[in-house]
Amino acid sequence: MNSNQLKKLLHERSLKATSARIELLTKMHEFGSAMSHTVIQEAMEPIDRVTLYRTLESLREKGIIHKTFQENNDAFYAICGIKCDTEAQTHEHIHFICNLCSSVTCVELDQNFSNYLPKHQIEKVSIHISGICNMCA
Amino acid sequence: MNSNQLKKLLHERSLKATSARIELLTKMHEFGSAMSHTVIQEAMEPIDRVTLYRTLESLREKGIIHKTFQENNDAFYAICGIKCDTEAQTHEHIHFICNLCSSVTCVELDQNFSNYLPKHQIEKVSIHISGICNMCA
DNA sequence: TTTTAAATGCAACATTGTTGCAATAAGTTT
DNA sequence: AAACTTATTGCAACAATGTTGCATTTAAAA
Repeated sequence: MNSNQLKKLLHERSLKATSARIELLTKMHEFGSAMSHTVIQEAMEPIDRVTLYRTLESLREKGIIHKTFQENNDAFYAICGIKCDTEAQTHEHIHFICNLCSSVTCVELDQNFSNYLPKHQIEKVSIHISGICNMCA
Repeated sequence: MNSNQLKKLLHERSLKATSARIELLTKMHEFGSAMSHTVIQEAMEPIDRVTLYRTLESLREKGIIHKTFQENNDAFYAICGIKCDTEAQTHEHIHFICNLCSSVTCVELDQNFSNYLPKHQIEKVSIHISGICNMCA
């Protein structure tokens, strides 16, 4: 995804195409899988800590990225797939973490868990699978 | 598990049976499912923050409790050997965390994810769902 | 180019987690 | 039961992580 496509995407979600957002999304695209907050901060040009928190939050609010999971007090973020919508992140994601190469694969899951949890209001689902990925196997 | 049984368990793992450890394990037993650090702190008699961190860590090191997952910057702990033991389980189960009362519900899941991840070797599956539980709804 | 509203950077603060050390308590020995 | 030994506790101080208010700057609309 090039800079113009990113600008268009941000525009569609009524976010200004600021350099911090463009850079963050570009870096995440290049990286190819979920990145931790720490890794993101190190990968970015020097940026104010607060701005980074707010950048991540604004993109998350608009469904462009999502918080996948937290490991060792470090939150992981990934770019949402096509199915992600702006409304609420009620769609289900599988995050597969390879124990060998540490890559994170994000798979959309077409599965409803409400029958397992009668009368519960489901707001967020996260499925965290670890093992060995197809490349490493 | 009564106080004497807990003392014996701690002894076996070469840990002193201090009041903090006895109280923590008793509270976790009573609670019946995974508790977050915050909930533990609130449930305990006033205890120094540092002591609680170190109590949790010592019990975890010796395999008496384990850290199950992290949600909203809050780590959840469960007593090993009960149903929430993620290490030993053979089939997948769901952890439902209520955003209102912080209770954790464990539900067994009869579902295979391998078709979503072709050629991946699945070693560990954890499913975390958050929302509002049947009691709070 | 001017306008205007969102986004940024800074400072200050709040919360969460860690380390060193003296005081205390658990468990052992006499 | 008292003295001993060592793990554990509590405190203070620190480090890291996350949040808020506000003046300044920037994106993009007029």
